[in-house]
Formats: sequence, C-alpha cells, structure tokens
Amino acid sequence: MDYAIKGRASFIKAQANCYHHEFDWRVNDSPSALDTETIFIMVIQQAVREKLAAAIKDLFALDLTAFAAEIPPRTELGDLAFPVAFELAKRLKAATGQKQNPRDIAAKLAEALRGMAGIVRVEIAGAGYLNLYFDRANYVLEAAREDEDAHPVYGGKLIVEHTSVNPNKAAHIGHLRNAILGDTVVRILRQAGETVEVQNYIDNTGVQVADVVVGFKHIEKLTLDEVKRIPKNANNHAATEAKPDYFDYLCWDLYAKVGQFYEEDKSRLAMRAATLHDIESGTGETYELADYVATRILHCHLDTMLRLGIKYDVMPRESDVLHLHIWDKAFALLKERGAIAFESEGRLAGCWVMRSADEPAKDEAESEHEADKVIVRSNGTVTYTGKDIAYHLWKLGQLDIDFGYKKFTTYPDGHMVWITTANRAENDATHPAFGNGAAYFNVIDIGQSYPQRYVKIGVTAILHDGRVERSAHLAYEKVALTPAAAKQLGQQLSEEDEKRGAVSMSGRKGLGVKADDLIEQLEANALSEVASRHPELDETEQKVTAHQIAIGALRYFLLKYSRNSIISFDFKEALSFDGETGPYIQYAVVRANSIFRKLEEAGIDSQKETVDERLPEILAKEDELWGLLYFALRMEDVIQSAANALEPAFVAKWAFQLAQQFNAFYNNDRNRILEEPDIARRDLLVIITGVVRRQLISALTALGIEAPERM
RNA sequence: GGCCCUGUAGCUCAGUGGAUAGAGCGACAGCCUCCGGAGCUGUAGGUCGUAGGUUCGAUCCCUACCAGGGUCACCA
Repeated sequence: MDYAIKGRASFIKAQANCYHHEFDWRVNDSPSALDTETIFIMVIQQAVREKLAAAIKDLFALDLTAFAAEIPPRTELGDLAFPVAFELAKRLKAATGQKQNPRDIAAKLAEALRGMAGIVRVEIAGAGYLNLYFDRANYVLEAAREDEDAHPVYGGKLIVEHTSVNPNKAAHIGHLRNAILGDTVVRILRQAGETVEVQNYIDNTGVQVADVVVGFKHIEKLTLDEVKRIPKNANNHAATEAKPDYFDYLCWDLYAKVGQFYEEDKSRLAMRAATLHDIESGTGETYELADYVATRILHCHLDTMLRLGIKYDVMPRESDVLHLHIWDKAFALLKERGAIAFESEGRLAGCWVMRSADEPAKDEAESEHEADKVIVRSNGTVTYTGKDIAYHLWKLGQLDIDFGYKKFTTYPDGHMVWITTANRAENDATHPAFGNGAAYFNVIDIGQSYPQRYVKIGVTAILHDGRVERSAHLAYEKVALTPAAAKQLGQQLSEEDEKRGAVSMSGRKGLGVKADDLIEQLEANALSEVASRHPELDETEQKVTAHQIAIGALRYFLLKYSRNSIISFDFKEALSFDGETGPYIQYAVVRANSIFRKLEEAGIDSQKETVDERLPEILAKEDELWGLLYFALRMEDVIQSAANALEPAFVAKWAFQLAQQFNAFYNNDRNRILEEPDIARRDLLVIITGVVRRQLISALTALGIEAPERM
C-alpha cells in the first residue's frame, strides 16, 4: 500500500498549544515566568504525560503531574524520555518506607504506555529511564505536508516598544541591538500566534536633542533656514536610495563637539537649560529648530532601520505627552491612589516621590543611597520616570485621553507609520486604534532596570489586573567594543580598558560603530563574494543578494547572544560570513534550493502525493536521517519557547544547529539525492531536504533574515 | 554599603536536577573523479570561580566566600 500524505494527525494538532497554560507570561503573572523551563516540548508530550499521570495514580496511588520530559542525547536511546521513575522511587519511599527499584517502577509505567498512538516502542534504560520511540514513518508523512493552517490567536494586542533612539545623532551598533532584538521578538510573537503593535517612542524634548540644537546655534551659528539647507550628502557620504540623508552623521560629530564645548567652559551649560526651556514652550525659533532636527533625524533612523527590515506602527512623541497634558491625568491618578507622596521637608522637600514598596518611610540621613524616587521635581517638572508611567498607563488604556495621529511615512510595501500630534487640527481620523493593549514589553537596556522598576510600581498602583503583571521590561545587555575595535575607531585606550577587554561606546564622545557604516561595509564585502561566485547575475541581482547576506550576517550576529550577555563588538567577528553566522544558515537553504533546481532539470517529481511503502523500513534503519528530520520538526516548539521567554537567541541557535546538521547530511556520500538508485530512499531524502529547507526559511523569517535563491 | 547580572575549552559563547558537558573562532591533520568548499571530517584543549549544604544523583537548586560588571540623580 501507499502511505498517503495527509494532514497533521489530530493528536498533534490538539496538543500543539497545551503548554501555553503552564508557565508562560501569557497566563503566569510573575516576571520570573520569563524564564523558560524547557526548550523542546514535543507535540505528543502532553498526551503521554496525562497517560503517565493516570498510571501513576492507578498503580501507586500518588498524585504526580509535574514531571520532566527530555530528549535523549542519542537517537538510539529513543525520541522522548521520562526520568519520572527516579522521582517516584523517592515519593514511594517517603510514603511507604519501602525502597523500590526505579527500573521496576519504570517497567510498570511502560506497560501503561503500550499501544499509544504514534508510539511504537517503550523501553527501560539506564537506571530507570522510560524511553519512548515514535512511529517514524508517521512523522515523515506529516512533515512532508506544508501546514497551511492558520496559527491560533491568543489574547489581545500586545504592545512592543523598541528602538526609541534619541533623535539627535546617527544610530550605532548598540541601538541596533535594541531594534533588532525588539523587531525579532515581534516577529517571533506573531509567528507564535500573537497580535502585536510596534511602538517607537521619540524623546524629542530631552537633553540630547537640546545639545545638538546648542551646537547648531552656538557653535555652528546657523539659523533654522540654514540648517534646513544642509545637504543630504553630509560628511562625504553620498546619499543613496537606501540611505537618502546623512544628516544624522553630521549631528553625530556635532554632538561630540558640544560635549567639548561644555568641557571648555562649564558656564555654557546655561545654554542647554535655556534651550530645554524653549523646546518645552512649544513655540519660537529654537523650538522649531529642535523640531526640525529631531524630525529629520527620525527620518534618517527609519531609513536605517528599514535597511534591516524593521518597521513600526506608531511613534508617540514626548512633546505630545507634555502638550496634551497626558501626564496631568496620570499625576491625578497617582495622587488619588496614594502611590506618590509630597515631601514637605528634608533633602527632597518640594518633590513628589514614590517609595519602593518594601521600605517603610525612614529617614535616610546616614545613607547616601536608597533615596525615594522623585517623580515630580521641586520646580514642578516631571522626571523621566513620571512621564514613562503616564505613557505606560496610556499603553494599557488607563487614561481617558488619546493622542492625535498623523501619517509619518509609508514603507515601500504600503505599510504606514503614524506619529502622534498634539495639534487636534492635524489629527487624521482614519488612523487605526493605537494603545489600549493587553500587555506591553519594553525593549530597554538592562542599565535602566532601576527606573523601570518604579514605572511598574506606579502602573501597578493604578491598574491591578493581569495586564500589568504580564507586562515586562524586556532587558538586554549592552554592546561594548573590544579594545581592538576601539583602536580601529581611533580611540586611545587606558590600561584599564585593555585589561577589562571592553570599551563602552559613548555618543557624547562620538565613540561607536555607526549602523550604516557597518551595513555598508558588510554589503561591500558580500558583494565582492557574490560577484566572484556569480558573474552571470546582473548587477542588480548581485546587489540584492549581497544586501540579504549583509543583513543576515548583522542580524544573526546581534541575535545569537542571549539577552543578558554583553556583546563585545569585534570587526573581524561581525564581518564574518563563516562559522556560526547568518550566511552559514542562508547557505544551507541555497544548497537545498540548488538540489530542487537539479531535480527539476532531471525531470524528477519532488512534490509526490504518495511515497513508497518501503519507507518505514528504510527509516527504521537510518538513525541519521530520522535524527535530522526529528530535529527539523522541533521548530514550532522552539518558536513557542522563544515567545514565552522573549528570547530570540533560542531561534538563532536552533536554526544554526539545523543548518549544521543539514550540511553534514549533505556532505555524506550516502545521501547523494540525484544519484540515489533506490527510488524509495530517494523520495525520503527529497522529503527531508524539503522539510529542512521549509523550516530553515521559516526560522530565518522569524529572525528577520531573507534566504536568497542563490548566493 | 544595598540590590541585580556574570564566572563553563586559549578566545567568544550555548547548555541541563539525570545517560559520554557542546558550538563557533583560533591551532594542528585531512577532504574537490562527489547535488555549490560561505562547506565537511578528524586531533588537541574542561577540577563547569572556591568551599560547604540539599538530593539516589548538582555544572544546574540553597548558603557563604572570591573575581568581574551594572545600578542605587530633582539625567534620560
């Protein structure tokens, strides 16, 4: 008989999402739920668990429902293992005082699992492992079919805020980590079935923008009109379609100059204060200059991010938070709930402060630290933390006030980015509904954990439901420069820097790797490779491919490290296309593409509706083939785990491992598809190649990386 | 000083309450009569920071200590 290639077996579909209710942020309300408990949660695991739990209750009169499952280290040990007999032996001893051999316990449990759908063998191994062997052929048939089913959709709209770069200078590699991390989390969440709104918060009224304005006014002595006339090809960079304006580069240098300017004469800091004041007033030439500079740089940033495939839905501006008095609403609520208190005496006299939850009010005369968090300064202005509380209350729909919105730009694919406005006349009534999400995730570097903690305390004081509990500061470590990289950028290093092996980037000093510089270097390197390998392609195709490779290398480089690992930026490593890199994974896809092209040229049908009846017997003998396929099929679980943990590195690591296994498969002389004499075996190799390619492309898509047809 | 993070191969990093702790880079030795060498195979390289504790079992959990980093603004 032929094995028809059917849809996914129902038991798989039924179980695919069961674990969402166990330990993820979608339900669990503790921030520690962000820690994932296991990466590979197999599709039939839950069914087996239930059966085991029932058997345990039946045979030993014990209620044991939470026990570990694991994937054995070697294929011959089976496909899924339960070390539950060890735990049971302990429990039984405690309950009855009698010692029981884990192997005996496992044997009894094994009986209960015999005959389960999809499981062909149950064995006891080692000191008492319960090892399950799946029906391989069944899996292959399911895998071969492209699953067109829509993903389930969970809960409400999630709001992910990322990028949020100060609009006063060019974005650097550190900003890229934020944006790429955030963008990838968005992609993973969407692939995991969530609805996501992407926000990019624009601090256009802060010190950083003010400093550049000081630079234009007091160092360069330029008027608004003169600044507007600054050409787009600043700093000897010719504007291109991908990067139409290098104004942000010019500001990068100017910002560093302003730092010096203040150094030379501290009294010049008065210029900053005056500028800040003018900006907040919302009128006048200085305000207009600041608005122009911030807006023009914001366009530069969006162009830079678009090169990496990063897009946004809406960009709330700090100036609008101020001018619409959104803070006032939050302020009233905070006072009403007693979340903040007015200090009438002491160091913080005249301020509204928030106390950390665990500390009762105590005079901290002897301690220079641990002051309460100031929300409103004694001069009546709001701190960043206060503004952020207001912003987050708006994100969760807790303030009965909304921004006005106007169109900012339209991406080439038609998607539109909106920006807030405080001018009601500018409000475009056709805007989508923004804010009022079911939870938010803020991609902000780990250095801001302390103020973020107070933001959460403030929001919690006003909103008690699970939405706040599920929301989180999505923290990540910084990108530092290796001493070698810092030297390449012309930085003098202290002995300490050398010893520590890392140098912090500094916008104020102008020390850092600019995002566009890196992209351009990567593209140039990739282009020379592509041109030498594929001289037959026309220039446009070569450039498109080179771009895909460059972005693959860059995104993967910033995603392969887990969030709380500091990335030491090294040019050689970041510019590499070999080893554990994005291009390595892209190359595996390209090889698979090449095989399918050759199959077509040879007139071999690679889309068969049926496969040979000898497939089960072939598969039973070939552990390597099964192992590769089994690994490829874990993607759904990896995506879900990454979504639960908000950790893109899980997907990056898995994709690399799959590519690695595919390359080993590809290089094995036994697996030469075009020359395989046994048609049944060839069909199997074709199926495996197809599944691996599909899964790799899907994983790369989640990482925001495109796979070229050839490279 | 308080709180948080980190310590795994020469370097950069994964990883797990369980079966032989992994990868990339670097080093060394191989592989193009073979679907693409951005590749593959092999070798060398580890007291998983130290010391206790819990456990049948700890690199993983707990405690202390050591080392490094971050943070504790009327900055954002």
